[in-house]
Amino acid sequence: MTGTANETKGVDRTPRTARGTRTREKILRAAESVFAQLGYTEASIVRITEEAGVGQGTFYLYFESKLQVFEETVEDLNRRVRHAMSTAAAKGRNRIEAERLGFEGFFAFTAEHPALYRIIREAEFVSPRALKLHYSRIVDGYVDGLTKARDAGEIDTDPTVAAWALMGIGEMLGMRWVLWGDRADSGDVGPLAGETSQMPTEVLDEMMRFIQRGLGSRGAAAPDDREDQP
Amino acid sequence: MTGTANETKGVDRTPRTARGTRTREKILRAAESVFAQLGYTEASIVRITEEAGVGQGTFYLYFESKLQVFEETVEDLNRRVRHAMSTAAAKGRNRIEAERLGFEGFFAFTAEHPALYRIIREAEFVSPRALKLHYSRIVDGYVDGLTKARDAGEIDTDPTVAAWALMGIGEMLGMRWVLWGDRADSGDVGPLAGETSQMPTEVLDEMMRFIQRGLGSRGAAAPDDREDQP
Amino acid sequence: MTGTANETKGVDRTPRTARGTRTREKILRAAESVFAQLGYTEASIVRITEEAGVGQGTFYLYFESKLQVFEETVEDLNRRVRHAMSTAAAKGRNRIEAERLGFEGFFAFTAEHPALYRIIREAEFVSPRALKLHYSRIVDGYVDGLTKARDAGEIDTDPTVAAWALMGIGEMLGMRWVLWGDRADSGDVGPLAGETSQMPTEVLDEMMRFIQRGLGSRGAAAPDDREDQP
Amino acid sequence: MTGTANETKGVDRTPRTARGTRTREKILRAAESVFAQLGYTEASIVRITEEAGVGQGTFYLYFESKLQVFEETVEDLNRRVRHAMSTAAAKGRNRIEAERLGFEGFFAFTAEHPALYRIIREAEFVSPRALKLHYSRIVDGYVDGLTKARDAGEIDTDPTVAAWALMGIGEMLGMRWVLWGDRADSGDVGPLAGETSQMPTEVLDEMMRFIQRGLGSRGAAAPDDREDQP
DNA sequence: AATGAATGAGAGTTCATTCAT
DNA sequence: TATGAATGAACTCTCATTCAT
Repeated sequence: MTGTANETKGVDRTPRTARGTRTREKILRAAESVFAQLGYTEASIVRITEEAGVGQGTFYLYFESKLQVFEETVEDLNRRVRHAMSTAAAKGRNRIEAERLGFEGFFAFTAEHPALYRIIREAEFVSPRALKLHYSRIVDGYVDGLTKARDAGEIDTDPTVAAWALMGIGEMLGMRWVLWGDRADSGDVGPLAGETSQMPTEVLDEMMRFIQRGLGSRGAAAPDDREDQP
Repeated sequence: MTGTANETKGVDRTPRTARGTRTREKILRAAESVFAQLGYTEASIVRITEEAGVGQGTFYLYFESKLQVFEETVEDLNRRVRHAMSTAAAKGRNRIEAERLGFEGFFAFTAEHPALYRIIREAEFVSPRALKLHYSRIVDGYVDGLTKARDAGEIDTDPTVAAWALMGIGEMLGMRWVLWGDRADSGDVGPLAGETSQMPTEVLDEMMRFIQRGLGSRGAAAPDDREDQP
Repeated sequence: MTGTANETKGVDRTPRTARGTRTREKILRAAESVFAQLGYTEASIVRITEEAGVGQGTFYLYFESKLQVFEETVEDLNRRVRHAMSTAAAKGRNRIEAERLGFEGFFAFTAEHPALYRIIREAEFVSPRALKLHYSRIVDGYVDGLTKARDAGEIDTDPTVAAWALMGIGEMLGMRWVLWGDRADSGDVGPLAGETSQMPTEVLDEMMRFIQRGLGSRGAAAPDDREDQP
Repeated sequence: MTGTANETKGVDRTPRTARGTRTREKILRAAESVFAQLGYTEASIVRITEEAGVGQGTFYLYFESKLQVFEETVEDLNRRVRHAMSTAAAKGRNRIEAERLGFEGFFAFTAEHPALYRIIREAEFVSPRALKLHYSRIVDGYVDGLTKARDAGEIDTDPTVAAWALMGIGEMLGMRWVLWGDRADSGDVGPLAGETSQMPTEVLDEMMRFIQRGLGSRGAAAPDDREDQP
C-alpha cells in the first residue's frame, strides 16, 4: 500500500524482526542524508552504510538497489512535505489564507530538509517516474483545494493550470530565498553548503499578493489593496 | 568575463587553426546532444567523441574536463534561450504582450531543445555555479523589463519577486506541457523519450491571465475581467 | 567469419593498431592459462590481467566480458585440437590408421594443453552453447571420415552413433591415462596439478582394437588378430 | 569409509533427533535439486535453504560447508546410479545382455536425474576427488563384470581399458541423446532446460552392436552379423 | 533445534584522463 | 592536429559464513 515495491525481484527484503526494522530505518535515514549532501550519483553505498553504521552487505538485506532507496527516499520526503503542507493549510479560514499557510509549511520544510529540493532535481535522469509522481502528488493537492474554491466562487481560474503555476512559484522562490538565501550572489552555493535561510516575510507577502490576484480571488480588490480585512 | 575558463590550468586549449575550431565546435555540439539524452552522469567522453566523430584524445585538446564542457554547454544554451526570448519579446507593444511573446519563445525553444531543461536540473549537483548563473541571467532579463514597466506605471509589483515567480511558472508549465505533454499520466516520461509537445494555447492563455492579474497590470480589468469590484 | 562476435553490444572492441593486436593476444593467452588452472569460476579478471601484465581496464578494451573470453578460449582451443587431429589423421592410409593417428594427435594435444579438457567441462553450466559447439565440431569430423569409410565398404556402422562413441572413448581414456596418469589412484588429482602423462602404447593398442572391431572394420578379422597386415 | 566427513573440524553435525534427521534430509534433497538446476557455482546457500524451507543458519547445523554438501550430493547420486545399473544388469543372462540392461538403467537414471551428469562436470574444478571417486566406482563395476566375462571366455579384451571405453561411450551418448535429445542442433540446451529425452532404441541397438563387437564377444557372430568372415 | 541478522572480502565492470605515436 | 592504447580507482552488488536470539 505504501512502499514502492519491496517484494519485487524474487527476494523478500522485508525485515522480520524488530532489530531488522530498526536497521532498515537507520539505513533509510542515512540514505536521505547522503543523497541530500552529494546527490544520487556521488552518493555511494559505502558512504550510506558507513553513515548508517552497518556493513555494506546489510544494505542489500533491505534494499534492492541504490535506485530503490533513492525512490523510497523521494517518496518518503514527498509524503512528509505534503503532510507538512496540508497540516499547515488546514488552519486557514479561506483559500488564500490556506494557500499562504501551505506555502509557509513548504518553505519551512525546505529550510529544514533541503534534501527534498536537491534530490528531486536529479530524479529527472535517475527516475523520471519518481519525479513525476512527486510533482503530480503535490499538484493534486493544489488542484483539490483550488477546485473547491472555484466552485465556491472564491476564485475564477482553471484549477489545473493554476496549480502548476503555484508549484512553480513555490519551487523557484524556495530555491532563491530558502536554499540560496543571502549567498545568492556568491559562487559558493554548493551541495555541501547545507545552510538554508528562512523565507523573508516581505517576499512571502509579495508572492502571496501575486498569487491572490493571479487567482482572481474575491477580495483581491484594487492594485494597492494588500489585505482583505477592511 | 566571458569564457568559462579555457585558459586555466597551464595548458592552452584554444584552437590555433580553422580546422581546430571546427573540431572544437563539433565536440561541443555532440556534447549538448549527449548530455540532453543521457544527463551529465551517464554521458561519457567516449560517447561524446564518438558522436562527434573524433578520437578520445582529441577531446582533451580543446576541453579541460567533462565538467568544463558541461558548463560551457549550459552557458551556450543559456545564451541561446535568452536570445530566443528577448527576440520574441521585443515585438510586444506593452509589458504583458512582451511577456507572452517571451514565454512563447521560451516554450518553443524548450520544445526544440529539451536539453536545456534536462541539463539544468542535474547541474544542481554537478555545477551549482552554472545553475545559479543560468537562472540569474534569465531572471535579470525579467527584472529589467518589469522594472521599466513598474516605473511606467504598467504594473505594481516588486520586480525581483515577480521575476522569480515568472521563472518558476515558465519552468513548471514548460515541464508539464512541453516536456511531458500527453504522456503526463503514463510512467514513460524518460530521458530517452525525446519527443516534446507544443504548449497548448488554452494553457498559455490561462497562464497569461494569471500572470497579468498577478502583476497587477493596468488593463487587466479588460472586458472579460472577472474582478469583484463593480 | 571466425570469431564469436566481437562487435556486438555497441562498442567495437577490435584492435586498430599492431600494438593493440599484440595486447589482445597476450590477454587471450593469459586467459587460457588461468582458465586451465582455476576453471571459469575461480578465474578472475584481475588474475588474468596480472598474468598478461596489463591493467584491469585494458581487458575490456578487447573483450566484452569474462564470458566472452571464455567462449573465445574454447573456440580457439577447439580450432587447434581439430587441426592437430586432422593433420595427424591425414597421414593414415586407411580409416583405422587415420583414426589411430587422429587419436594420437588428440592425446598429444591433451597432454600439452590440459586446458582443453578442463575448460570444456565447466562449460556445461557456463556456456552450454560453447560446449555443444565444441563436441559437435569434433564429432562432425569423425562423421565425415566414417561416412566415407562406410560408403567405401571399409566399415559397416552408423557413422553418427559411432562418431559419438569415439568421442566418448577418446575423452574418457584421455582423462584416465593422460590427465590422471599414475596419480589415478591417489587423491591429489587437482586443477593445480598440471602434469600430464603420455598415453601408454598398450592402452592405445587395446583401445584401437576395441574401436576397430566395434566399427566392423574390414580386416578386423578374428578375436586375436591385432594387425591388419597379413 | 562411508561418510564424506561429517565429524571433521571440531563441531559435531550429526542430527541427534528424528526431527533433525528429517531436516538434514530435506536440505540434502534441496541441494541436489538446486545444484542440478544451477550448477555448483550459481547455487547459493540461500537458495538451497529456501528450497528446503529452512533458515540459513540451519544449514550449518548439519553441513560443514557448501563444498561438503556438494560432495555428499555427488556420492549420493553415485550410489543411486550404481544401484540402478546393477539392479538392471542383474537380469541379464550373459555379459552382453547385462551390459545392455545396465546401460538402459544408466540412461533411464540420467533422464530422470540429469543432475548427475551436470553436477559431475563441474566437479572437475570444484572437487577433483569427488569426480575421480565417481568415475572410478562406476568403472570398477564394469571391470568386475568384464573380468568375469573374460575369464569365462565370453570376451577377449582387457577389462580395464574396455571399462573406461564403456564409461565414455555411455557418458557421451547419454549427453547427446538423453540430455540434448532433439534440441541437439539448436542453441538452447542450457542448465535451465530441464527436459530430457529417452534414448532412442535404434541408437541403443547400434551402440550395443559396436560394444559387443568391440569387446570381441563370442556370439557376436549372430544372425544379423555383418562380419566379413564368411 | 532453529532462524534471521549481519558481515566483509571480493567479484565484474566502467570511465575520466594521460600517454605514445 | 589527431588518435587509439592504456590505466587504476571506484563503483554496485553477491554470498559463504558466523552470531545472537
